[in-house]
Amino acid sequence: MISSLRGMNDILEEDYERFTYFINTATKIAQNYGFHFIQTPLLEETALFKRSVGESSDIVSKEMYQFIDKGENDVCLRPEGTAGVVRAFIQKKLDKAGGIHRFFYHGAMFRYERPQKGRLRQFHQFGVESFGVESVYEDATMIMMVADILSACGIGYRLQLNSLGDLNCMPLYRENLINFVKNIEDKICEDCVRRVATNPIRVLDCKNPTCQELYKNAPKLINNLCSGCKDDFDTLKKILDKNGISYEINTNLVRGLDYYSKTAFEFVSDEIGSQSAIAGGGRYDRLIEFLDGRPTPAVGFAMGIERLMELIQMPDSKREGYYMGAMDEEAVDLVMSLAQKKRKIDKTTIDYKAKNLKNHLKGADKVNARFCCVIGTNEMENQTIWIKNLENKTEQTLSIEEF
RNA sequence: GUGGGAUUAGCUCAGUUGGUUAGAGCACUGGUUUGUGGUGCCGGGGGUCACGGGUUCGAGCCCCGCAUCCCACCCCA
Repeated sequence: MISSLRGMNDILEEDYERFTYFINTATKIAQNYGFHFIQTPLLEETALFKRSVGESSDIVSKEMYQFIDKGENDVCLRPEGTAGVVRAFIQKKLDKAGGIHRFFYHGAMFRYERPQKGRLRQFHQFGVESFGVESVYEDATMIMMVADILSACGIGYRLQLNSLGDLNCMPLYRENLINFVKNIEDKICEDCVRRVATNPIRVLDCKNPTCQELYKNAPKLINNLCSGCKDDFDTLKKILDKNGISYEINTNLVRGLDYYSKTAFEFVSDEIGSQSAIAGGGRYDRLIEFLDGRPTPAVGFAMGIERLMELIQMPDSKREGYYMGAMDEEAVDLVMSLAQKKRKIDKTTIDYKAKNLKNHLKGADKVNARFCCVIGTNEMENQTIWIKNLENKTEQTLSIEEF
């Protein structure tokens, strides 16, 4: 038997219902916020992710599905969604057009990781990107949109907030932190030594208690923001307060992708194990120019759909459509053609086998139909059809023309 | 990539110190003396015990390997 590749799941039946329900709910909300759908390819030039996500990041350095295609192009399956959207934005010259452009997307992403709960090799994200808005109000809007989507799906969460600073304050802070850590390099864990070289700010959320103790006196970015970043961060907090969004400041919150600056946020759930981040995002004002576009402020987020799946509260399914069956072998053809007509206007399922009424009612109940429609010998004689509404239990007999 | 746990019917799981023909509930399916469901009663089908080796007179059970899932780390949505 051939089975699916490791970390790659089929989505069907109940899972598909939940998946679709989430996409539909999130789509509606994104549209209410004035965002438009964008679809970009699953396959992109590898250089796109090296330059955006960052070569030092784990995603690019060891998790990409990368290969040389038949035209000898270095390509890879997208490991995240933002880079492709930004590439499309620049390629369509929307950066030069100016103005505000707001997009949402959803689709499969690929990372060659070791799978566990809430972490797959092919997984799905719903994401949003906004281009051309410098105001921190847009950052707040992003956060409120995530909150809306999660609430609409009945999902509980905690919101964590941080500011990563910008070109004025981040590099300076980074140097300070590196110096601080270098001084105690012989005492910190192996992972942290590696982090200093790759993504120094990551050392701050090391889980090793010894390291945590040592970092207590480390400089904090939140206290070293330049005035512009500090003002924006204060404004953001004020907006969230006014709109009843509660949050916690997590000075150790770092986005794993290189392109983020200023606002960084993460929505976490305490109910799905260690892969607890269900949505994450922030501002990335520098990314468009990294990818050769005209400098354009941008902010966005992404949600991991598989991680949300088991948290989604689905509304009770309602009875819908028709179930049709024959109680007499000779009525089957008539049922078939009536059902074909009904299908033009509503969901209709047929049982091809002649059965007694009780079995048809059972069948109708099983497919959750609203109406059970049956033709037996009596109905054949009178050219009628018997219909029972399974919700309010009322019954009627209609002529075949009326049906 | 590192460490640990698990794997028996479609699903959730029992399975005694290694000993006849591997069980249950749910699901599926048929019937219920013949026109009223979701909730009665009776029956039926369904397992290479993940896979490959080994030990043994004999393995679902013990040993080795391997795959997948789960947990923690790493990383991230």
